[in-house]
Amino acid sequence: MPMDDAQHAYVDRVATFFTMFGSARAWAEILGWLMICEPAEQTQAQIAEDLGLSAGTVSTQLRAHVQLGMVEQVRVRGDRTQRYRLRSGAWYAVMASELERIRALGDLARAGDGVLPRDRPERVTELGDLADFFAREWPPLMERMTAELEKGPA
Amino acid sequence: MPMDDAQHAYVDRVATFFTMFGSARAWAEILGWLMICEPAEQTQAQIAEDLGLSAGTVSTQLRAHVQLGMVEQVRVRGDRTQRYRLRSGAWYAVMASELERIRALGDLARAGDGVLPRDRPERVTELGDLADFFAREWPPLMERMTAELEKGPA
DNA sequence: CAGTTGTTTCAGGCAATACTGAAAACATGC
DNA sequence: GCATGTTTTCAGTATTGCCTGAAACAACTG
Repeated sequence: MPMDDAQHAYVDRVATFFTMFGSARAWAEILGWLMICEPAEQTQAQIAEDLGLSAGTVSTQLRAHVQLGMVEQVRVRGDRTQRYRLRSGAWYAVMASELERIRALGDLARAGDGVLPRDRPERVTELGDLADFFAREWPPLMERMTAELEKGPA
Repeated sequence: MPMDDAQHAYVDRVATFFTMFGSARAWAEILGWLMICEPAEQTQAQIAEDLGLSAGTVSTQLRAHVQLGMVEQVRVRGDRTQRYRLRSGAWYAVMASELERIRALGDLARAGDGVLPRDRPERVTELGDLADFFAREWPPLMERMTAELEKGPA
């Protein structure tokens, strides 16, 4: 189903938002379209057609979405074409994965132990304290999140 | 004070980390150096010299840091040269400012009300629920953070 | 097994951005 | 105010990364 004007406007809004944070335009447009397209499952060819992107771009950016865990592929028996759709709980999964980045920040801070400045060492240690705090707080926060929104992740 | 090998290695580690998320190399190097340089206050000329960057690059990227609230300038009376240093509580401030981005995500979800798909509308509504949840949880979390790490923000 | 359709890969063009170097603008102390 | 050193601005250059289009590859159908 091709896009109507309102849908096009929304895809553009989503794309503008995410490109602001450094995402590729095509990546963001695909995300926006997969949020509102009907049906939720789409083939690469449909996406390319609807968004006016080349097949290669769709293949590449869609793979990026799959690897990030936002999108999953659906096999339909007796049909050769792969379908792609936004994963249920995709947004929650992104938040849950933040814990990894928090840990990476903690590692970064600890790596600074050998070069701790005499003058205002908190420039480095504050980062470590921050990472520790979030590493502790994040898991219970995620539990509350899934409990409260209880749509079940995957 | 010029960098020794260990310091150079750390600046490089910090720079590698942040460029991975799309930051400019110079921006990230300046951040890393301001975390460990001695003394904490540095002039633009010193930073350019120590990192091997041009004066123009330092001016531009340093301004970006100031606008983001990570770096502040210090006036020293009787000295014409401006000094720059990492703000106390800079890392906490970054986390506190996340609330704005959460709200922006909520707006993005609500903007999708007009194009809500019949098939699996939760693709859009989940994002709104998520944003609402974090908008509620974030302020008390920030309070706990500042209380627990109590170095005082600014 | 050949034909058809869908997907991936990759070289090349293109646009966006970072960085440099130099000149203009600015601020401060004398 | 003038001189001096600092900071900003900006045109030009280099680099990066996105996107395309075509060709190779894979999978199903008749």
